[in-house]
Amino acid sequence: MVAELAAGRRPTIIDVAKRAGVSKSLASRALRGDAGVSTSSRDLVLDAAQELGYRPNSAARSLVRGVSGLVGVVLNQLDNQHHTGIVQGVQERAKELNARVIIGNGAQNPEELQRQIDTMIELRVDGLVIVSSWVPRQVLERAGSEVPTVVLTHLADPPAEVDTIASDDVYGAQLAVEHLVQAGHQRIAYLSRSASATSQARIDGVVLALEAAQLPCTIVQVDAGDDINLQELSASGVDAVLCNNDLTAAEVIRLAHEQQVQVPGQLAVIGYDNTALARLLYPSLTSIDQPQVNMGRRAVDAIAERTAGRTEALRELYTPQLVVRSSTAQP
Amino acid sequence: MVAELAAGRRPTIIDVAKRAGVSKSLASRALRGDAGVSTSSRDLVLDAAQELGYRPNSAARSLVRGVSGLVGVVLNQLDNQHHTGIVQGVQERAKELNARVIIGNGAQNPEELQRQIDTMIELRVDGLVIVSSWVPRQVLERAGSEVPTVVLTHLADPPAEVDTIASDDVYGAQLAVEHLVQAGHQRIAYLSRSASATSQARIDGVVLALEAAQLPCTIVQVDAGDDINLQELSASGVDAVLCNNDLTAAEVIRLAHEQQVQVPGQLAVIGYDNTALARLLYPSLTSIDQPQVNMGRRAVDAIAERTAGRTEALRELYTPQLVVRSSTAQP
DNA sequence: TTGTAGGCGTTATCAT
DNA sequence: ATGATAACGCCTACAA
Repeated sequence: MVAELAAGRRPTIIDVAKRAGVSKSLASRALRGDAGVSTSSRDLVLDAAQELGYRPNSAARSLVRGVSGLVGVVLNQLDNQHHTGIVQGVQERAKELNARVIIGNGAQNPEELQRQIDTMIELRVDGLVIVSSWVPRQVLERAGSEVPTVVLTHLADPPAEVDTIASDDVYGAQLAVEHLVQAGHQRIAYLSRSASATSQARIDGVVLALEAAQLPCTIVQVDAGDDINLQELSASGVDAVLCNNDLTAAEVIRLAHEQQVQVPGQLAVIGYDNTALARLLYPSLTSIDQPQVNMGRRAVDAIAERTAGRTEALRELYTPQLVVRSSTAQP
Repeated sequence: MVAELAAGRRPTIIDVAKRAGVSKSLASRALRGDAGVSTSSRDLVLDAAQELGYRPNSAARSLVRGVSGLVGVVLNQLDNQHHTGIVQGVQERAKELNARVIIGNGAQNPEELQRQIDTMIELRVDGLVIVSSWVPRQVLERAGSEVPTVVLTHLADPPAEVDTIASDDVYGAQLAVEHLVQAGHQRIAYLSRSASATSQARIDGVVLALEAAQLPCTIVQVDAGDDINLQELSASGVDAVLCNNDLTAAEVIRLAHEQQVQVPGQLAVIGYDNTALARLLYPSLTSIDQPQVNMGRRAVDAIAERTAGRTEALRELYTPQLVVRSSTAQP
């Protein structure tokens, strides 16, 4: 049993050095595994640290080294599997590069998003990953000018200060629509619960694909609080619907069940993001897959490149893929 | 357009002071809105800061003040709505108390969980919220002795060093089983995909309730990689199943659809956590609700109390509630 | 191999 | 109202 320190006071490297009977610089070297430390004093220091329950103070370390070893991720929805898939990739790659990841949750609130970004920058993260298309351009510009910043969503007009890694939302929507057209659907709707740049890009894709097929186009926007009106949709003859994400598609499928609308028989449904939810639903959900984990990994690399000196903005676009499941009829 | 600083170098309070033509102490006061600063010099400083794009360095601040203003949340699953609901509560209350929240994701990996906890402590968070029952006792003891720590899951034997806020898992499971019994079910199973202390507590509740009802008890444990075998369950006469969470219940409902098992007619299903998923499924899912947001809020209060001097461990237990939906027959 | 000393950016104490 | 100055805990030349 080791004597406890005064409440609130945590042991410092000086305490460790004293207890080990060495100078604080030597303690510092030993603790970090620097070369040029005799085995004996290394053991002395390590033992002392262990006994005292020493923890390096990363504030002090960050201050003197000028880097924090931290990658910050700010996302606007914690319970969105598309976002969390990206975080997984970020964490994987960060670990390989010996960096730590901290996450800030924007809670679907633009103001909170901004607060989180501020917090990260003040924490002096070495890189910032933003998974949201709700961040004002001006905020992105400033963030990007202060720290290597990567935005992982579609941006209508990304500022030069930030890197962007996205998947081709226009093409993804086209893929989905083409799949529906090939299956013989004539009246295809796009149903969105979001008004982001991402959703807008998907609308563009839908329009393109439907024009090419010379088919009518129905765009439905439902605000957060409102209910989806499936009957109205059916009444207007819609026989297939592409949703802005899997969550919205899940809502549609539930409503279809409730209203005895056969999926895909009477109504084909396609989601977006290909999250775990797509496999969980019945009927299982056809969806557009984005390489979330890889995108997250690349984001960390982009930060590393910036740190290494790259100055041009990165504009990376991944190609999404159609994953066919039971919510659409096979052509 | 302001002259840019040398790459990599961020303006400090000294730069601001110089530009404003005042001492750094005065700049510091002005920046923090301290009283005792003349309006004129305050404006001077604030303008200078604005022009330079000054950001306080929280490492330096944290070092000298001894507090970071940070609350750390470590959770072992980012895409678990029960966990994210708690985070929401933490964020709400932290904001009211003027603290910032950073999140660490354990990624379902005990080793990573520990790394995240270490990171938070080294970052000198003022309080630590742990949403996981996978953290070794020893790690909790150490964390709790270094920083006010609150664990938000059921713990078989919580260390004296940490506060715990949980909901009564034994009672919750009892509630669920009693609901099934009242509906006339005779062969009730508990199906779990987790072997945590939380799940064990729910098993205890199931056993208690079934013994009281003098009904047989079936406990099924399915490991992460394995599939749920619904046919086997049906073959053994099970007509109702309580799942360890809503996600597992969703799997059961999908399987039931696939195998033409009527829910709730042939098989009643109850989830746990009452997440958004419960409302999304068809049939909608009866589930056990935990006051996640409130629990998250209370966690921040617990931290504040500790900081204010409380030394006894907090042991708070919330009472869960049954939310009846369509996946169980009305009694 | 080890120790000394200076400084990272900020706050706070003490003068003025 | 304002300004020196000494910490905070750590790292890193530079010396020994």
